[in-house]
Amino acid sequence: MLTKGERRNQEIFDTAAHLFATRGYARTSIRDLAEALGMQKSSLYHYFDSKEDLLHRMLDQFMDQALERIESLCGQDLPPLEKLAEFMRFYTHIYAGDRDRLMLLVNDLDCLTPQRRMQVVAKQRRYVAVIRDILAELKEAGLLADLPLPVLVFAFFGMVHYTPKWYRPDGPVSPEELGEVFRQVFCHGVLQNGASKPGPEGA
Amino acid sequence: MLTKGERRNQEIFDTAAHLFATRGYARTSIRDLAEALGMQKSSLYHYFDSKEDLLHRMLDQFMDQALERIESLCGQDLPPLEKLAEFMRFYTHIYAGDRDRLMLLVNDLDCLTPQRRMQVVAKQRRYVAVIRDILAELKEAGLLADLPLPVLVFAFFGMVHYTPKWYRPDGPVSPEELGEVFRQVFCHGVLQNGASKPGPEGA
DNA sequence: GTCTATACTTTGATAGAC
DNA sequence: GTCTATCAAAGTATAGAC
Repeated sequence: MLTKGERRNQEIFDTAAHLFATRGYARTSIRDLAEALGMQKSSLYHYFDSKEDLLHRMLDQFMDQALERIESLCGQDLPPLEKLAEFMRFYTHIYAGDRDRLMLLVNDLDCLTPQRRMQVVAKQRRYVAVIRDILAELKEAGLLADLPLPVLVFAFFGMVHYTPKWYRPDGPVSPEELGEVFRQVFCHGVLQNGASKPGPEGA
Repeated sequence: MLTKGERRNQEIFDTAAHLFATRGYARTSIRDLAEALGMQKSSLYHYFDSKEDLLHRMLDQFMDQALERIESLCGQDLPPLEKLAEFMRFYTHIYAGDRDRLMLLVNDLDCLTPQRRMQVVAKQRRYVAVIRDILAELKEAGLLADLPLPVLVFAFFGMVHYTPKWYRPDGPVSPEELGEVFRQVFCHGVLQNGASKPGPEGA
């Protein structure tokens, strides 16, 4: 249960995320945000120290939430092939459902000062490491096609991180379906012929 | 052969593209650009009408160049499978070699007014149509996996358009290699098992 | 926690001489 | 084609009353 103050705080952050994602962080002024919330711009400084501090808090919180879910999922002791599939479905699902904040992460990370940016990047690296490790494990087992590993990692992130530019969760493809399509394309794409298997259906 | 004036013009546009790509269009001022070029900001307005006009000219010219190459390539009468492979290698190669302008296209298209933006988007749609038609042709022939076509199109664009965030042409992977990896991942990923074939090597 | 009022900086753009 | 000088607008942020 959130207190009244926490709800207001959340409302401000959500509105800011939406505005920043829609019009871009740099082109959205504090005045724009205040207007959207129906309050004075000076009042906003009660909730954050500066515009950049606001952006930083949003991104940092976003990374924490995503990381918690991803790392808990990957702590499970699954065969690497299933782990890969789970990671991709899960990752896509998280991000497809959080369009505003993914947009911020992809577009406006560079608006942070080096120190604040590094703090976020350090957390990003943790889930880059997750998928890199999974792929390395598959390579070890001879299941992976002979392709440069970093390129494969970024091919996947490219697919997912580009989604906010075109994808709408309320369109014909649900976030779950999207994750499944990405899984299928990527798994078939990077695994040795025959190593990828269909989903839980069949026999 | 370029005249002296044309060279100066090109120098200004190239410098602007690099600055905008590196620091973002919105956060790069006309003053920044003037300083980078060693001239006064007012002098720049001899070469364009406004900052937005500058951005628009860069993007529009970029699209024209890319389109010319892509459409000429796809006018050739090739089997759809080879056309797909050629498109992907070619598209990746063009964009991997033109990092600054791809970055602008992906990040800053929304900084244009609706009219100017639509002019660029209309050209974008032409090569979206190219790959959509190729995939539709493959589906018709029963070579494509049963997956939603628009998602496949954007999966590919996602891979390529994300490259400026991480890829360096002078790193261990050449633009040609990158195109080849993307081709392989995507073809294996979206084609029915066995439909994708290796490159020109082999018996 | 929200307001009014304001300080200070940077921005895009123009006028007009050379 | 480049310069000096300048403007009006918009930006972030702060001070201090309630």
